[in-house]
Amino acid sequence: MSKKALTREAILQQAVRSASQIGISRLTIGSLAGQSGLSKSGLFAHFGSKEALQLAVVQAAQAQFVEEVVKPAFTQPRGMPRLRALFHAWVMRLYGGSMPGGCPLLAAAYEFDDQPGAIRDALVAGQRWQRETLQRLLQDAQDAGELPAGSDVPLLAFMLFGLIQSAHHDHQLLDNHHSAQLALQGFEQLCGTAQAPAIPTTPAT
Amino acid sequence: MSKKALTREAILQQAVRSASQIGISRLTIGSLAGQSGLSKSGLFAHFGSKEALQLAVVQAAQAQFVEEVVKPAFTQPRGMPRLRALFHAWVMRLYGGSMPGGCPLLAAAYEFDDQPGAIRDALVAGQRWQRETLQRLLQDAQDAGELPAGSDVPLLAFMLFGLIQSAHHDHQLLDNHHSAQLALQGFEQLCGTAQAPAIPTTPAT
DNA sequence: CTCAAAAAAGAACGATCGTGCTATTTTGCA
DNA sequence: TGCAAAATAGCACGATCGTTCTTTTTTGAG
Repeated sequence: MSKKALTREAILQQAVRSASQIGISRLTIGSLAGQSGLSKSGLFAHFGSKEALQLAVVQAAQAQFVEEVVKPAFTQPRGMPRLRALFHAWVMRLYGGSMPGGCPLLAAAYEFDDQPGAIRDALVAGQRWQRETLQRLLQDAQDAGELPAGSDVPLLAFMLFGLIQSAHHDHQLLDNHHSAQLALQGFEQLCGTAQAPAIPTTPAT
Repeated sequence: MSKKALTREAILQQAVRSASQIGISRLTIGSLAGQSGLSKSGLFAHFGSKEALQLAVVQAAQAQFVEEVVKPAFTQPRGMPRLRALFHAWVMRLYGGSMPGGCPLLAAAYEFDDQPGAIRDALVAGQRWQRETLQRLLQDAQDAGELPAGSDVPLLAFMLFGLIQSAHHDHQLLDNHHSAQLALQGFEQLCGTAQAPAIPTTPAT
């Protein structure tokens, strides 16, 4: 890889970490240059504008999501194993050290939902692809007869994504250490073996 | 009410609308002054600092949530009617014209989750209170035997809040016009009359 | 109506940011 | 090793923002 590409990768890796903490729209070229050991104009030359830099950060974060969540899931057998692997990796990514300030893509969805432009377009495309991937794995599980009878796949994908967001919210804002467990419990209630809705874990009186 | 308080209320009402679109951290005193028909320094004198202004915006948005969502629900009978009224108003608020850019409190949760200070503290307190309110209404419904047997109230509150966030995300970013319907469907599946998990709406083959 | 107090306006400051231009250093091939 | 090209640094400009200080306008009680 050329020197330029290597430097660009290093910049973006640091930028994604910073975006996780302060948000993509609050990235500044100056502080990013300092963290990367470059001068302002040296870093600027890699992207040409701040918006291009922000767009590159979005794409880098999306690529990282695919590497850390989607690809590992596809090493599992089709059906519930693959679906469960995707959901587990998706939830657990919120607790690893790689994103100290939370998922920059979820945050960016709130930052840019009212700001038309290339960044919003990239976010929309990425979120649509995420949802379609989730629905595809759900459909595979349903075709294999591994989901509760009569499950509504789009609704289920909608609810599972809600669990992700709730886990993120409770972890990042409320410091709730049980949020991952709640999300995984919710997944099992919606998709798992508990066909009947929530059998009490303690014997009835 | 004194002139000062009246002007302050008008400023905050406009500020909440702006925060809905651009976020609380991107509010600027200058543009807010223009929208309120005041000068920069005239507006500034009402708050004393930008952080105090942002804190006042958070409190105004929280008060608005109580007025529009919580209080109307408490006019309904305890149990499922009250719970359903709360959830419906909560979802539908995302689609009314009062918050053109989405819920500023949900967005603020992402903006300030890594920024310690009075604003984050106020957001945390407000979200904890929201969750406790939701859990209290769920508990009432469970005590009345109106929830599916063995329902886990904290988990249910966690999942219902996820439905709110998913609806917000799909509406604001993906322009999904069915997102409210999905959230309400999800509510009925989790809390509603469908005790068995999702009876198919179309007759089985 | 008067006039002191409250409210708002106006102007200016230092700081920060994105960006453009030029000089300097570093790279990698001949 | 020499040298053109690529990569980076240095510097400055204009714009924007929060904040302070002073002046002007507006309010409302006596």
